[in-house]
Amino acid sequence: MKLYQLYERKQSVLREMMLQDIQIQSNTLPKLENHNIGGYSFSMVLDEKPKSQWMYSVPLNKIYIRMNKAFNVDVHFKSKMPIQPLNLRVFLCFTNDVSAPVFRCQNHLSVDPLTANNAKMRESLLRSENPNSVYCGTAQGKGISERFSVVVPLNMNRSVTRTGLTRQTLAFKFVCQNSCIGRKETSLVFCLEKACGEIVGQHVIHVKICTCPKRDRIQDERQLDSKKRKSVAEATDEDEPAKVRRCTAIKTEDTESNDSRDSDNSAAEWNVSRTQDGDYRLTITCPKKECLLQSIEGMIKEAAAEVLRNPNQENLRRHANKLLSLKKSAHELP
Amino acid sequence: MKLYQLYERKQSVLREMMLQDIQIQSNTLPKLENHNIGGYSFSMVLDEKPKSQWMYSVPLNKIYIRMNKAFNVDVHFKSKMPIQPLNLRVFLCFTNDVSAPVFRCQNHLSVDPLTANNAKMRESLLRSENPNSVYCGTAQGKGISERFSVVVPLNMNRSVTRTGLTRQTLAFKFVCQNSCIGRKETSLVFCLEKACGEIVGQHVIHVKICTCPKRDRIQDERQLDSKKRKSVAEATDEDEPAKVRRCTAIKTEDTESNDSRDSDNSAAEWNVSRTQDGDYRLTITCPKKECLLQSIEGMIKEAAAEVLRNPNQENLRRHANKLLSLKKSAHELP
DNA sequence: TCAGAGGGCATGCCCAAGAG
DNA sequence: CTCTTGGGCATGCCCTCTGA
Repeated sequence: MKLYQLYERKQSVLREMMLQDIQIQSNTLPKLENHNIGGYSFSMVLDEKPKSQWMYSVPLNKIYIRMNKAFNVDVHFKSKMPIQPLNLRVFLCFTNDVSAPVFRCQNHLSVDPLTANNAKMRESLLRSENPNSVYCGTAQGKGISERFSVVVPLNMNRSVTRTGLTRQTLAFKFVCQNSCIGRKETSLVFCLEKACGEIVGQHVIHVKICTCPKRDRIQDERQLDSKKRKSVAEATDEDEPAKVRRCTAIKTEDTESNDSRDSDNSAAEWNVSRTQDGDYRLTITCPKKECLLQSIEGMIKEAAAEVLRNPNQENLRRHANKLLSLKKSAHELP
Repeated sequence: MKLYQLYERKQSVLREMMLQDIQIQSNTLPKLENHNIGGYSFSMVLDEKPKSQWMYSVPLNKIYIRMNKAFNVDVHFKSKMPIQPLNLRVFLCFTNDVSAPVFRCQNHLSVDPLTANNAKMRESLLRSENPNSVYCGTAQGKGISERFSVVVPLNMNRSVTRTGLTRQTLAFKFVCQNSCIGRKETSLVFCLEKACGEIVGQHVIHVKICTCPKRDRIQDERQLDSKKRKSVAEATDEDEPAKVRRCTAIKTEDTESNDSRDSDNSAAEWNVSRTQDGDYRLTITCPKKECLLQSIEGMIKEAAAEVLRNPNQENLRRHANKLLSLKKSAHELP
């Protein structure tokens, strides 16, 4: 090894040590879990319009969507001082094998003409509809920063409110189906990143790209429901704590862990009343927004379970979607 | 138009006129019918071994085969004086659209590495397992001599008998499935050609390349059977000639037309007897081989219909296959 | 009249059971 | 114990029907 090579190597080792924290995050394999390590209250709401070409299953936390159809996500996060630009890195990975790269199939690649400056994008199964999106990674990459991903800059200036809460709507689409890539299950990972690459928040959504989103969603939900019923039945047969089991089952579905969340509910005020029209009204008052969000989250989970129990009742589904909108509104509160 | 162009055009018109007969045959779209224009008694037998990975449906004249598995055909033809080398040109085309070219799918192409001298073969969905096979045609070609095809030289010297009957076993396989090419039905066309390209005989076999040959064959045969039953029932409801209808239906399946076949049966001697073991024996005697072949053909059709009526009885299937072997032996008679 | 939805089919693929 | 076979599922796609 020549001298200058040794020198460069030493320099690079120093740099590596300095960047170690970031490297550990972004050069290791992705993990399919939600977190808010940076304390940015990173969260997202799937904005399923009535006429939209895709569906979101609340109980399964899963998008069902046709190829080449766009879906919207509302990204929320709290700005922190000093204000700095943040990016959203999004990539697809196999739910049961995060180390395997996700490629487009040759058949769809071949009908996507290669032009002067679309080489990177062309290889990406995930497409961002937002301007200024950058396609990163290589076919060999396994770590978060090396694998194929789309990085979308989040415009701080445009949508930040006085309270420091930022909200932005993004749109994505897929240009292959799950059947193209061996019918393996896939998940979409959203990483909130600082400009230096540090990951300060992560959110995961399961994805199925197929030709009959509705059919497949109903199928999956029915299956999940029968599993739940079965586990409940077994638990009841064996011994008492059926409810505990059930809760555990629900918990494992949702791996959310928000490090900056305050779980203290002691100061909450709860109230149910009857309106003059005969409707029922629930009022809750919390000292902290997080508490409110947590409550709504719980309502959503319950609604999701109800949807599962009665898959054909559209009004239950509407109820769940209303709760999602409520969550969105809550996020936007100052 | 410039002068030299006019000249070249004139020359080419002359050449074209001279080659017109051949051009008409080989540069027009293929037709999915059997013929023996050249009087070579061209015919073939599908030699389905007990352990073979493919199946031949007699009533449907259709091969069911897995991708990448080879099947055998025995080619028969009568040598004519003066003896000259003949070729067998084989190609696949869409049963319902003979003008459309048949390509391999990009997915399978991409796992078939391109080497120095396999470019033509790589693009061909049909592969010949025989030595000295030549891959012809272009992706744009529509006519018989221009589209993708494999030409196999028939070795006259090796297998010709004293009587002038030539028999040769060939093997082919497919490297894509029907599902790869839009799930459209396909047919395999065998053209017996003189060295100059003149087509002197043609034989067509329907092909389905799939993962479950047995299931799909049974499915297709069941469907054909129900169609026949229905048409028979309708005919019976309407008026008398049910049998005629049925025969017509069978006829339309088999488009064979042998120009050199002698249909005169007047000199045939028919005899049925009982052996000492109690078996029944049928003896037929004909002055001409063609007559014998024709009789066997009729028995095959009847057996095929019986297979259709009782799809699960393997002995009927064996019976049909025995008849096929009989046909093969008859072909080999001096 | 046309597009979206629902039902049904076609077909690759996986898994359990049986045979050599 | 491994290979084959049958059954069943997953999923793209087509056809028909109905509502705007």
